[in-house]
Amino acid sequence: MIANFQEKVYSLCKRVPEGKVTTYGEIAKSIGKTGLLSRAVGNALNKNPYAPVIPCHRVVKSDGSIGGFASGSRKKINLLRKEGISIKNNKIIDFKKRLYRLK
DNA sequence: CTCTTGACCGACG
DNA sequence: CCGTCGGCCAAGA
Repeated sequence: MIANFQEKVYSLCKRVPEGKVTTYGEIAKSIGKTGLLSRAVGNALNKNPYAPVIPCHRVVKSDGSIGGFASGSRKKINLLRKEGISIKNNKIIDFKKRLYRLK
């Protein structure tokens, strides 16, 4: 059973094109709340039943850091680098330019 | 229903 | 830049 809340999160994740990233906060905003909702967003993605289907590795924290990843943050960085995103010191380079705004 | 935990965010010092 | 505090969403026990 998939909650409506999770459906929204997954839908927004799928919206993000390759080579771009989004933040938990942006997703939360698109749903209607901010900050606090982002915690629930991460929580939902953590249990992500669509792990290989949803590009959840394109979702990062608001300050451009990687944040966390169920399979390990290093794995996430590797995937992002493969898509052409440069990462340094656990932070995304040109994060603002890489940030894809949902809305 | 109550309590805890979490892949978070923003503000303050 | 880094540590700390408040916030009050969602899901599981």
